[in-house]
Amino acid sequence: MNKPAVKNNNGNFDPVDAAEFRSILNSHSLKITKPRIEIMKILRSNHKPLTISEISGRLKGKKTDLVTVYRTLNLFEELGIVSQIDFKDEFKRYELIYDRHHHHHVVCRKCKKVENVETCLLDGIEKILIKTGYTEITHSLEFFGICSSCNNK
Amino acid sequence: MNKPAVKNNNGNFDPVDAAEFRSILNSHSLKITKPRIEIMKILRSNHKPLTISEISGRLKGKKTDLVTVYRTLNLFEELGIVSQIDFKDEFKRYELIYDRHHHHHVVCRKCKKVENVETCLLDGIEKILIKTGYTEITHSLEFFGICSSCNNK
DNA sequence: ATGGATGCAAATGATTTGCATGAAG
DNA sequence: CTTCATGCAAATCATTTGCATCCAT
Repeated sequence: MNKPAVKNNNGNFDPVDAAEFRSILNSHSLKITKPRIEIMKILRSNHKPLTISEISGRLKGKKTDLVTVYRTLNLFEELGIVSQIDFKDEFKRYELIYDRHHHHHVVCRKCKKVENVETCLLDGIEKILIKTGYTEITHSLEFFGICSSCNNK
Repeated sequence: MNKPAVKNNNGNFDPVDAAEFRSILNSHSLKITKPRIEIMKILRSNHKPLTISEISGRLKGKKTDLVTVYRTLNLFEELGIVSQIDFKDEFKRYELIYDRHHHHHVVCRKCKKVENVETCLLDGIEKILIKTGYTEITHSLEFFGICSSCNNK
């Protein structure tokens, strides 16, 4: 996926992404439903990993059951649409998978602020793994620290 | 697995580590108990992150309650003795923290085999973060892929 | 002696499952 | 109209907590 991570401000899909989303679901005889579309929009309009309850809280109208949110994220994960991110607290977080190779995260251990870290240094390591015989390589990388504003208090 | 009672090199502390372990606990007015020592030995004689139930299963005699294992690992984490590792399945894993900067892991998505990855490339990224004002930086890095033996089946 | 540690039982909280109803193709 | 998705209630499973007892210092 080499699509620019451009989104418009209301969280809607651009036509290309909408088509791709539909075709993934279609190819698995899965249905395009309101909860799935809404959750996809929420993921797409946020550039940090979100917990289940954050996603649930952002659903307008609040009519969507928590269970549906769980089921939808599990489904998206199986379909390769989202990736699960671990910040070493009690919550699982999810983000769109095409961001995975573009940035990682720094999490302040005090205020929990999340910032992105841009890097391509890992390509070297992946090449080594390929030589070892690994295929379909992915990785997950998170940094933790105390941010400058917490340090200044 | 092997569980010789007292004499096995494999699970025993060398004098230095034993002293360090004791002094960490002492400095917090914590007690040096059999479960804590046993769990420390298990962590020390394994070079991969272990789940709670793996640790529990390796405790000889099986007299130690699961609750104690949980409490001990949480304590060790607070004390900075172990680090929690996430392999994107349902289990938390723990490993001794002084391994953290020496290697990371590749996990085969099929057979779940764990291998180590040696690298220092991340030092560059940490330096950038330090310039941004972060302190006390740590990171967690895991790779996932399909290993060569799984690929050959 | 005494404060911390353990074991057991019970509670908690996130996530999952069963089933009847509702909506998408 | 057929299949898959949703909501609700109830179940599950890992992890935590309360409390009486036990043990290291």
